[in-house]
Amino acid sequence: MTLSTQERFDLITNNLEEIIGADELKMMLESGKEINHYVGFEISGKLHIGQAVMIMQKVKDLMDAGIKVHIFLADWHSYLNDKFAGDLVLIKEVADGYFKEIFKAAILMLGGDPEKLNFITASEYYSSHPDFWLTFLEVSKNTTLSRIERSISIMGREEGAAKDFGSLAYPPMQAADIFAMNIQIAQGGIDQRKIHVIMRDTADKIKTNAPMFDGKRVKPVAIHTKLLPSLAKPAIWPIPEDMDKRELLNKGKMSKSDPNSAMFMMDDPQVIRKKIMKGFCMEKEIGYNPILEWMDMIVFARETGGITIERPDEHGGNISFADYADLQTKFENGDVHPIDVKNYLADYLINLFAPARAYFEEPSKKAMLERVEEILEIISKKKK
RNA sequence: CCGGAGGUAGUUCAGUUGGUAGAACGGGGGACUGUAAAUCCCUAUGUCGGUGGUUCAAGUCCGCCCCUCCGGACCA
Repeated sequence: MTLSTQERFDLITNNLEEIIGADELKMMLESGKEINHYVGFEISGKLHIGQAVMIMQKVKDLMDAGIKVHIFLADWHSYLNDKFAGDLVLIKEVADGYFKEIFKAAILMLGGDPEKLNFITASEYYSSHPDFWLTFLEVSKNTTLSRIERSISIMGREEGAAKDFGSLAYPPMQAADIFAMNIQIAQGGIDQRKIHVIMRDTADKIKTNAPMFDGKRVKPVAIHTKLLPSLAKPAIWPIPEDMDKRELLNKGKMSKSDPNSAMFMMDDPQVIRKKIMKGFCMEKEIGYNPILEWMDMIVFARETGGITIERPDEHGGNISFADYADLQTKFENGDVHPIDVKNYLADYLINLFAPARAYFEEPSKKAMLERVEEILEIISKKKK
């Protein structure tokens, strides 16, 4: 089964929030040469649903499109961002074992081949490629402090919050990662946009590890997936007429640090159900409705043939939807109730995650999971 | 390095002349809705930055230390 260039392009770009450099991508696909992709992750104890589904589904699409995919384990970046209380030894331990397995589990549940995932650990890459640091300096030299500062909100910090100088090294590191590893497609959530733009802007100026493809200088392409909104009630409700819904969704993106707004791939089924049930969902309201957004971004993105919600006759019996627009119409009319949708979504996620949970039933993997829980326990005590 | 202002609940802060630590928001639980939200009840918060001292008694007074913010100084 060989795909046409157009089919490959469509696989890579479907369901994206945006692509920067579509022309470069087409050109590279035309060449038929191997294309390297990467997506970076800070090391954490859990994979949240945005990473597990939105990011990894795109990795699976890329895999299907014949792109060489890389998962970049950003251990030093995690240290800069105070993950695991800034304990590099613990970060490294988790990165080397458990964290790789959790990505294999994620790609497996999405129907991909774990063998096709290539892992690169930041610290190891840096020590074997010392010229990375010259690239890092070149990126730094070719951008400005104010752009770095503006790009830094991706680290999940509030603006104005105390930041150390090391955190400023983060964006140029991330840009330099892409050049040093000879990446043609850099993937991230739309929150990574500012850093990727810095990367693209400096791409022409880099001398060491200049981005080359097929003998030519080509700016790496940035692809950005959508962010799942928080299920909590928005800060402002009702929403004023003149407010940009997209801005609001962005503001309400899930935060890993707030356990109530985030859902994790390895959450117990009953926890998943509870989190969905707690979600803000106004009856007949389609203007701002995070539950419906999840249906769109998760369910309809995958179920292109439509879905059927099963429900007892007393609540109207089973009801089918051809696509998301159909769901919106019927929801707005009141043909389908929030609980119907929530039940469906909860079941859907529980089933979707089931293979990943099963993957960790295997004794050696279970031991890793328990060890990570132990580490997280140590960290929370350490913080106190 | 000097000066100023700070450090109290998850967050923003209040805390009288020293006398058992508070509010709001957020969190948790319940009522009401076929969900959630809104509304109404109920509820838990904590090494008061650390340490030594004065005192019957210290968040509060004193000494030392740590950290944050602002300004100044230094700039061969």
